[in-house]
Amino acid sequence: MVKSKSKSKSEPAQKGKANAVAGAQRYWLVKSEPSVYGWQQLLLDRRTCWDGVRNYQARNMLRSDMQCGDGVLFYHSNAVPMAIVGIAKVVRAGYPDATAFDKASPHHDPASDPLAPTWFMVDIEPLVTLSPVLVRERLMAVPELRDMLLLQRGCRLSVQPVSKPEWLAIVALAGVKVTC
DNA sequence: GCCAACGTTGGC
DNA sequence: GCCAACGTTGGC
Repeated sequence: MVKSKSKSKSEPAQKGKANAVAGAQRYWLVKSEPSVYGWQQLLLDRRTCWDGVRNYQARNMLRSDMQCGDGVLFYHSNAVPMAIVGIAKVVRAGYPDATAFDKASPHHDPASDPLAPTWFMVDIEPLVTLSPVLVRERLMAVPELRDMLLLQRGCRLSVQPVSKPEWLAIVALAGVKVTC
């Protein structure tokens, strides 16, 4: 993955996806390979645009569903350890991913029309660094997280919804107070 | 490094 | 529109 970030290109999967009724979805998880863009980098940057996602399902969430103030779990994939390492929040809702129009970008997509952009991103800011981090193995042992998307075999979505019970369980495990 | 699970591509 | 081949993700 890239700064998140998935690289694949494809065709529209769904449209008119049920947009969040107010307050319906407040929590998300993003995956990133720390060698590409890790939590430490986010701390240094203080804020980043979550660009480079090239998967339609993830795009739909970035474009329409993620709202300012929503909570975001930050997960390190393809890493040692694989873990949720921090909590961030959305500080800017979906807007076009300019890297798609940039020929020099590894995420350039000539098929994306600036007048009708295909790819979107949000901005996030770090809120809390988890210490210790919540390693995957531990998460898998938590009954409340049995159905969490992240922990399902073969789940490759780099942006995922997180249910409120899952969010609460994770925040409790982490022993942090977050207001999202 | 392996490979299962996906998503995408392209021939038909 | 089917589906086999291919490429990628990402846990193990």
